[in-house]
Amino acid sequence: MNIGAAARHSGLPPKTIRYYEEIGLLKADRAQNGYRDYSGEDVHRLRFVQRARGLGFSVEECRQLLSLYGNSGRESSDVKALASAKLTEIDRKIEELKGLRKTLSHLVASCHGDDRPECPIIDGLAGRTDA
Amino acid sequence: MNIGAAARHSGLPPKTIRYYEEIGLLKADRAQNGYRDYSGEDVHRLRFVQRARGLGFSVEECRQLLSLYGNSGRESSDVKALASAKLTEIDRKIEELKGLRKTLSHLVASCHGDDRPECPIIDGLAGRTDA
DNA sequence: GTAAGCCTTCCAGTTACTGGAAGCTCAAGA
DNA sequence: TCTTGAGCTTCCAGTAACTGGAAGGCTTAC
Repeated sequence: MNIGAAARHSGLPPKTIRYYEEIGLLKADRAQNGYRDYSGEDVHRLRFVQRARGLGFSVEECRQLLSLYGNSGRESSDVKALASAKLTEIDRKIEELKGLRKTLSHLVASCHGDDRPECPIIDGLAGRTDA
Repeated sequence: MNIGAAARHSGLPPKTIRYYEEIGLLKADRAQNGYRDYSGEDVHRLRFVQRARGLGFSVEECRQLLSLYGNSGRESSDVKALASAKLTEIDRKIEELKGLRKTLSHLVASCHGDDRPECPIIDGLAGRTDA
């Protein structure tokens, strides 16, 4: 299977697949004409990475997950630890965004948003507490 | 005021302040010895950017906000529009993370996490629906 | 005078791609 | 058979927003 087909089956752009190969994440065989040649198992791994990336795992984490994926002697606790850490990280990000949201929505709500130059948002960003 | 002092007053590292100058966001006067020289107003602008970045505005958005900040003839609706768009974006990110969280926590919860190789997390990433 | 601590510039690296150019290969149609 | 277009190759450069480090100048205190 050429890279275009592998891209369609995995949901990753060809550029990204080549990039993953360049950084040593996933290598493909080569056909006689020099084209990359993907097996069904290769495509499985590509989809695997595509899903893991979509769930917020970094490329380096995908590298770890891939080695666990292909390792039938793995312990599920290894994978669970990785995933749990990621979950904690996601929770932290959500809380952080909620904090931003709160501050920003206060500022937006207190701004009348008309043609007058007075603007509580600007004042808030400038650190003026009388906003 | 030298860059180190400006850094302490604004909460931005010197490296970042130099970077902002390099990209034309904030320029400083120079003392006779070639050192950057920051006025109180410069420091206000640095803090302004520091706060806006902390609220999730991109550097380019900070550039816009800065020009509105210094523009006494601005309309508060301009600023409100920028901030509202950012708020929407933050909401979208929160929802996206919640979705990730849900999927990942399902996977984590269904994984026994012991020394056996069976792992619903790996299976889930691999697209096996019997996980 | 010399050492520490600041400042300067410049170059390179980070993350995870993405875009584009130059050129080769392959399949189909006139 | 020739050509055209799609798809493939590599390589170089750029993105966002810094960050680290090297090499060297300035300042201040002892």
